[in-house]
Amino acid sequence: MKTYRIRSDVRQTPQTETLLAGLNPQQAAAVCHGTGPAMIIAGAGTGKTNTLVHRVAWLIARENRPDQILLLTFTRKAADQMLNRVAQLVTTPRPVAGGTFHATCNLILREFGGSIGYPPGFTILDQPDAQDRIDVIRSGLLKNFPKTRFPKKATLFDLFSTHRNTHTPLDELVSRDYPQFVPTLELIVKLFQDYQTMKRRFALADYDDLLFLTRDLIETVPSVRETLHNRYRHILVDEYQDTNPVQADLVEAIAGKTGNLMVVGDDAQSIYKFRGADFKNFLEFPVRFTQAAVYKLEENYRSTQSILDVANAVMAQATEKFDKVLFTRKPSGTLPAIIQAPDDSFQNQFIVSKILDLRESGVGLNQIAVLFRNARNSYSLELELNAHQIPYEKRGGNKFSESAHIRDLIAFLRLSVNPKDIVSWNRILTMVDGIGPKNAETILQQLENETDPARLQLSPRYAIQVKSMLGLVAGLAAEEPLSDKIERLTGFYQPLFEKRYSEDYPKRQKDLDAFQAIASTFRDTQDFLMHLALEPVDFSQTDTLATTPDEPPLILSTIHSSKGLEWHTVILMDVLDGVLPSTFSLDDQESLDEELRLFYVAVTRAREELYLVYPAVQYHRQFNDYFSRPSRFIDSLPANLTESWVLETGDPEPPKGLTE
DNA sequence: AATTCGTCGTTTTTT
DNA sequence: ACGACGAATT
Ligand SMILES: Nc1ncnc2c1ncn2[C@@H]1O[C@H](COP(=O)(O)OP(=O)(O)OP(=O)(O)O)[C@@H](O)[C@H]1O
Repeated sequence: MKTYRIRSDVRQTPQTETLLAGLNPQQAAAVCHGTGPAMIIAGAGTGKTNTLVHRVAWLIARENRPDQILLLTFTRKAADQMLNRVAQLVTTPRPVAGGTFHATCNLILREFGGSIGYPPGFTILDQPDAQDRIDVIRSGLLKNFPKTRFPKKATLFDLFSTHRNTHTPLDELVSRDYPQFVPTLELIVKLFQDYQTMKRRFALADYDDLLFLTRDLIETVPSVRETLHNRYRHILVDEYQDTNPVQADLVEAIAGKTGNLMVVGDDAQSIYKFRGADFKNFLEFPVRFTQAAVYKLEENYRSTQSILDVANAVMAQATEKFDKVLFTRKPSGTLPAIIQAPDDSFQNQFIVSKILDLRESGVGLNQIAVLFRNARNSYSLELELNAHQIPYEKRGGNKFSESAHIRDLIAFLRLSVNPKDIVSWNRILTMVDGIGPKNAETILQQLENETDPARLQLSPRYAIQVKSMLGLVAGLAAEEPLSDKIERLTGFYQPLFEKRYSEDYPKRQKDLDAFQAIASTFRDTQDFLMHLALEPVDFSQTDTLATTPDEPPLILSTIHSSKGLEWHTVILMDVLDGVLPSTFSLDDQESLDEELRLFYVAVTRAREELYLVYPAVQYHRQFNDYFSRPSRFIDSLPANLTESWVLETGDPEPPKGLTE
């Protein structure tokens, strides 16, 4: 008797059939793609992520091991969503590999970084860390050139990052974006080199390094490339239009020119130009991977036709045309509304009022999102929401783990892991009264050779405090549960904290508790610190953590962070010229197009209802000017696609005599 | 001489 | 409301 095994590319398990049942023919074709590179290009809401997720399930049904499938995307929110949707569709014994590019590179680098001189315990610098290190070098260099006008640490950081991500030489960047600093170009270049050297010497990696080091590692060490290539038999990338050159190199380095690489994207949703992403890279995927199969999806399953009509009209304004028209078989729905409120306060009142209406009519708060261009646009709305006790989660903007008081705590923990961390020493020592940068340096110099705190030469003004601080740091290094450490740390920190933030420490107090709550989910200090660096916690997530609200919260989000997600109702606020499009984009067409794509992303997040709101006037301190024109993007929408709402109020007219 | 205090200009978006 | 830099202050 002879056994004949049916070829795996012929056999259809019942599982596979049910998998494909819910998909349209184009989606199913992409899901069943054979081997080699493939590209799915399609508009918003056409089920790109859905297809990708089904592809994963299909691969698993065809006996690929889940940990041999690597799923990548750029933003954390999109990565979470993608992995969750996989988990909902298939239960796997092991998780599918993947997440953000940065998180994945972090793991690869810890495993193989040794071959390029990075030990497994290297430290990740988040943005403020990186800037602080740059600042240390900056002060050192500037000592020799006092009174020179020189870029600030944040500017330098941006320059360096843009330089690396866009492959633009520093001199070109400086003369284009900061011509006033051309005379100091030499120093800037020197600073950059010193910064790069310093990171390598102390085993530090900033966000960009995670990507660049990993790419270099894979490209230069054949055995690593081989291992990863065999480990990840299938690589799938979502939101590929947001991929910048390093990321593209990286996936190619692992998959190879003919590997099983499936990329999914929408050129019309490319919104990360500022960090080197270019939708043209996506469109040219078939040029780079000549064997790539190209799949297109056309039917939108998310939004009503009325919303899509607006989305199509938005993209029609683009100067570089995107050849795509969205359609759906969903009912046309209600017309998207454009609301002019007299001022900020009325805008907030309208939004809160609308949210309460929706909630009463049965739409859950978590099915509603308020979106905006800049994270700070929502500050006053947040006050209004608090006043009405509407729970919300804010995404984007200031990070919890980047606020000053949390960084204070982090500095202590850092030192318990790495007592040589000069930047953290500086931070904690200067918290003591009477110690500034100079005294801190003197103390640090003594600490280099003297391990016994009792023998340190300290001014009596602060000797006691410094000694107890040293005692605390030493104690934190001991074997002890992390939560006990945090307890002692916050106990020590409390008086310093009240002094340092004397005006507003009560407001910050709850963050200290939240810090403890987050820490309690970790066992190891190093793990905890790594997590904080890699996944900076959004501020309001900590509220939900501390108080478990009875109701899933409303979402407030920057448009950037809303990518890939969807809600029943989307309220887009501050749709003003100068906000969206941003003032900084007004003089060049490419930037304006990018702002238009942002607007398109915002609009296409909505399933049923869409509201575009703006105040008639809004003061902007930074420009010392009033914005009073609705966004040019809504101005040029055909009138029949939207409905204009007038707010009923018995209140006085908005202030007169303001600039147009 | 070092620290702190006050004022001026500045400010997108993410990892 | 925030950071950097210059002036008063201990
Ligand atoms: N074949 C289908 N039948 C019914 N609903 C579908 C189908 N494909 C996708 N959907 C639904 O359409 C919505 C959008 O899908 P998905 O998020 O995958 O789109 P997307 O193209 O990735 O969107 P974006 O461009 O915004 O990232 C989801 O609610 C999804 O469940």
